[in-house]
Amino acid sequence: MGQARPDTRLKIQGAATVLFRRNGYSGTGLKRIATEAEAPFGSIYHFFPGGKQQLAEEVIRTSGAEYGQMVLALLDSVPDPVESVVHAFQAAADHLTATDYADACPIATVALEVAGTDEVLRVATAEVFAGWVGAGEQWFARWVSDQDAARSLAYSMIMILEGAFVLSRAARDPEPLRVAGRSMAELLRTAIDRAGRRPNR
Amino acid sequence: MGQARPDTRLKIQGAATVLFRRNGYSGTGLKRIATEAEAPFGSIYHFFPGGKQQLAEEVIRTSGAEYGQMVLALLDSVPDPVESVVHAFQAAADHLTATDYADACPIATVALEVAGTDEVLRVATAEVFAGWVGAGEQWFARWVSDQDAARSLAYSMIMILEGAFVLSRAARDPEPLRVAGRSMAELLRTAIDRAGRRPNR
DNA sequence: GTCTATAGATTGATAGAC
DNA sequence: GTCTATCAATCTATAGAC
Repeated sequence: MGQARPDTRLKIQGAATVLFRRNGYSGTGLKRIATEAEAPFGSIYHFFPGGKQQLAEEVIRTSGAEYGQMVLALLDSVPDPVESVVHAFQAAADHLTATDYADACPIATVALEVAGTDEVLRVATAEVFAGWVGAGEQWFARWVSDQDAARSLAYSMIMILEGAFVLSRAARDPEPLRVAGRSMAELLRTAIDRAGRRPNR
Repeated sequence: MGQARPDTRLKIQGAATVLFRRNGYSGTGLKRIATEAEAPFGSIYHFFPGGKQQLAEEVIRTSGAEYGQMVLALLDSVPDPVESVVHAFQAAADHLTATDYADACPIATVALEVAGTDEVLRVATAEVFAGWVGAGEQWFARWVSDQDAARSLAYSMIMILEGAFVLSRAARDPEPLRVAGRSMAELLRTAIDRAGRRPNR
């Protein structure tokens, strides 16, 4: 009676998002996804006729977009940009330790796995990253007038964050993420200083 | 006659190194490794009684150490440290494109895959990264007297390199690696400047 | 030590009853 | 739309002939 209508399709996508993020693409079986989603196995192919690939593509695009928005919202929650960067990396570190080093980037593991083996999924990950770079570029452009510099900062923040996730998860230690935050703050400070001294590079 | 004695064990380890690097741990089957190594399947368990895990652990430690030494040699091939960093990232970009975006970091994909699922392999990747950080710290300490600053630079270089590999492989574009090189050079320049102005932080 | 055959579990995917 | 049964392939791992 009035059960919350959990929506099988969403439950499957949600379980797949968690499992792909934590165990990767090859490391996650459809059977496990169905079990974790408390959904019948056949429902996967009912809602995702393209099978594992289609499910993964939707997971990549959806969770990628959500994660990008989450990070942007985090950056906007602190007024000073340099402090904001440090705060965002600290928040990532806190979340990582709070989830026992499970929840880092939602798509990085899959991105590395499929880069050379599945063209559809590779393009999906590339487009997610491109979206992040574009959004980050706009954010940094608020503090750095030179568009090229803003774009480089966006690239660098995403890259050092991804690398920090790799090292922090491997070592089960949040320290790499904190170091990454300080380095990124340093880069931003330098860019802002330079813009002040000689506008437009 | 006098055939080069290719050493079955080495052939297996070599094939596994290539396949783990390109397709990941879960994505690489032992059958495929045996085929690629032109070795009988049973030889894998003869030389690696611990099975896939033991083989992977040896691959992680060996290829990790080799890669670290290779990068250090690359850094030492250019006298000026800032130029050297840019040069090293450019070399990584060249190698990546030359191998059709297959050969990036030898252990990053596996590191992310096993971080939450295989404690033995997680520790192996963590120790490889720790070795890189230590070696990098010593290298940067030649130009930056503050040991903490040298350590942060080593961390940052490894992290931004790893992140750049993720983005470059996903986009099939060497540009992220070049941006990463410039950012890392910028960080080093700043650290050297600061050390000059106020020694020991 | 080399190599084959195969066990036993699990994979992605499909068919078809309900 | 839901769910079960099953297929063919592949996985890791082992047994045992040579």
